[in-house]
Amino acid sequence: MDHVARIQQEWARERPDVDVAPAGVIGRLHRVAGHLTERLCLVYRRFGLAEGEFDVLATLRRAGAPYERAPGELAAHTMVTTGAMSKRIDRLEQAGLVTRRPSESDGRGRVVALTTAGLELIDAAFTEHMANERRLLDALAPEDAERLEAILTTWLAVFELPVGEPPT
Amino acid sequence: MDHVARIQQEWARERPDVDVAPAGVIGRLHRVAGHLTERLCLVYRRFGLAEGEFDVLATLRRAGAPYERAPGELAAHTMVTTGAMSKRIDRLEQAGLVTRRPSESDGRGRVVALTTAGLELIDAAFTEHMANERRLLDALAPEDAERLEAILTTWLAVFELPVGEPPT
DNA sequence: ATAATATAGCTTCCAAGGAAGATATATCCT
DNA sequence: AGGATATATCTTCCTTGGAAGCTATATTAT
Repeated sequence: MDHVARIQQEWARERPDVDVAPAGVIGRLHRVAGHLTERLCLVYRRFGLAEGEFDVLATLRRAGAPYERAPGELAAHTMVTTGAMSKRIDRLEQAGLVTRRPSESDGRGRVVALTTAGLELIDAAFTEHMANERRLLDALAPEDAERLEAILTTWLAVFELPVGEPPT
Repeated sequence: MDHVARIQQEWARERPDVDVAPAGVIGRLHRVAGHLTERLCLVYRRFGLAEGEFDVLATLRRAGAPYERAPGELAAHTMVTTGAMSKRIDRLEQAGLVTRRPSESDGRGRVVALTTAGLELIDAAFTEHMANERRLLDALAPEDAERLEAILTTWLAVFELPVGEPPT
């Protein structure tokens, strides 16, 4: 019996009037997510990065040469506010991993770009990161992993629009 | 195509040497978890609580009368440090929802207990919270929800010992 | 053309939690 | 019994991100 099952048991005793079955999914999902985050952060830290900083570098890297994005784009891609993104960029700029310059196409805007050092670092870090994710996922049987991906894809679609659709 | 699939596509173009399949699960799991947290926090806020504070009150409630626990126990149950727990208890004590007194059985320890107001609040909040979780989970077909729970249970066991087992 | 409204990105204030450290007590070893 | 070590809880310092606010620019409405 795991921790979540114990919790459900206790609620059944204390509040038998309440349906606590959903906690079996949502509680475990949050706990797994927390553990995964801990494990992922171990690799980030080996490259001197926090989770948020890794996200920024990775987003710039997968944008392809010249590895540039506007701060607002970066914020939208990584689910944080523009304020938090500004601070992440500050930190990465300070570390010499990105540069920031005014945008040519929008007088209000900025362009954030990977430096050579930033590109080298994220390439190495990403390789390790994905190996880490592979190890974590391999704790599941392949058919479980497949089914999990399918179910999560369905559930995620409840919260997010497909990419490329206009908002309704 | 969802955001995670787009990300995988971009990595396939930029780093075809790296296996990015695990991101299909881990990326989506984190995004779903983030969305669930947002939705859950809406209900907490209706009762004037933050996520951490709700967790503490709920843990005390399900302990059963007299709704008491030591701070260290609370910290272990809710996956935060004792420092963070101390501050949560501070906030709840300030709000008149819990009391803190020296422990009778350990001179170093404290006992945290629900007040009458705390008990009333968490009973109401928990009912709404579980209805919220039920609504969120009902976005999935029942057989998907069942399979998801089974898979998450398997995966969680990789990270956590069963309850009641001594550490090896 | 001009005014009203919206937006991009940064700054400041605030909140929450981690890490390190401090004090008092409990437990273990000799 | 006394000293060494471990533990419970709180406090302080630091980090990160959200919310609110600000300035400059862009877009929309008249």
